[in-house]
Amino acid sequence: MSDQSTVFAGKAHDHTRCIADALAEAERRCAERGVRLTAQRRRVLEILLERHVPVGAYDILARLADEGRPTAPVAVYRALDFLKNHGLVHRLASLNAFVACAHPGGEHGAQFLICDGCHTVAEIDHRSIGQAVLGAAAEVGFAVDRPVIEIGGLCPTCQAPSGD
Amino acid sequence: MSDQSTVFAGKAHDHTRCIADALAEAERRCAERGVRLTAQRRRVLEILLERHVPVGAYDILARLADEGRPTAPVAVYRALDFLKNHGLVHRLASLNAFVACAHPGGEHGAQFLICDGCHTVAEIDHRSIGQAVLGAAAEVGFAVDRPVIEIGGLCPTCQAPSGD
DNA sequence: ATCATGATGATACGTTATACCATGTCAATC
DNA sequence: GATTGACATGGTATAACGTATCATCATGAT
Repeated sequence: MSDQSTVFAGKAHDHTRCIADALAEAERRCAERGVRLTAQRRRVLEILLERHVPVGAYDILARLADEGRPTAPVAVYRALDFLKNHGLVHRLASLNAFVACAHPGGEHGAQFLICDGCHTVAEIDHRSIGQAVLGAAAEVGFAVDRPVIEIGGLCPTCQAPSGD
Repeated sequence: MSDQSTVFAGKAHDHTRCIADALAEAERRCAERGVRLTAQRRRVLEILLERHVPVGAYDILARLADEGRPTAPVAVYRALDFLKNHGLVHRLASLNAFVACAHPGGEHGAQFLICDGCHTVAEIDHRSIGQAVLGAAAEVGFAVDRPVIEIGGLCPTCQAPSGD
């Protein structure tokens, strides 16, 4: 299994590297699939990669405007759709917001741990959760297609009493 | 465990009874808590109880208007908030819609199987899913507070080939 | 150079949800 | 029975999120 134990160990992870790797992987996937990671799409992905925190479409919009690239909502949603279709970002239904994919390898299941304190999101792919869902569905003859698993709570840092 | 194997066995369940029981339970809970299940709140709950299908706030709004009770959005949201706070309805984040709670007993975990064909929603509370989520969270020191588990797919009926 | 395809621009609109302040209802008390 | 306080509702406006439609532009293949 991957380094899931470090998802919330913010200090331990080289985020500059994390971003560079993700962009390189995005380039690679797009090339492989014969689709174009245009400047606009790339910029949206970069904004999402800055932090492991979900960002709303209209926040992205505001960022682009600040950067002197006024953009219509529809353009942002188009970029997000593209990135989502190619497995580069995820939409969090419970927040109406988007996060860059943490491990854009092949298709993977994904569950999200969302900290209500610092808003950091950890993307995991935990076998036991996927299996439990499939098992429960199988019991009632339900064919799973689109699992949405988003767990709100507190990350280790935000659980620490503030003034201790 | 309860009759979870029948959640999708639409024919097998006496829905008139299902509604009556749910309303009685709602009355009971409100009395117990000293809060009021007013006509408006009750009507919203009844609309949600009609079918095991999620209904958008604005659909409820339209229903109320059709019935000659023109209502502002805010009133519907207030009723839904009340019902949600007292465990009588659930909000499905992935659909921006609401369903009546299928077993409004004490506090319970809940996972939803949402059929993309007929839109029927089965609410289950499957121990293995809850435990898998808690286990995965514990591995990274995450304190679960607000699990959102909404599984899209096809119910047994909608999996059957149509013209076979 | 032309052309087909896909990307972007621009305007408008639809849907979902909340902020704000005023008014109404009900039950307990005086 | 009038007063009061808590809760419920009404009404307007607006915020936040998302899509439809049609025109124009860029890119790569012929």
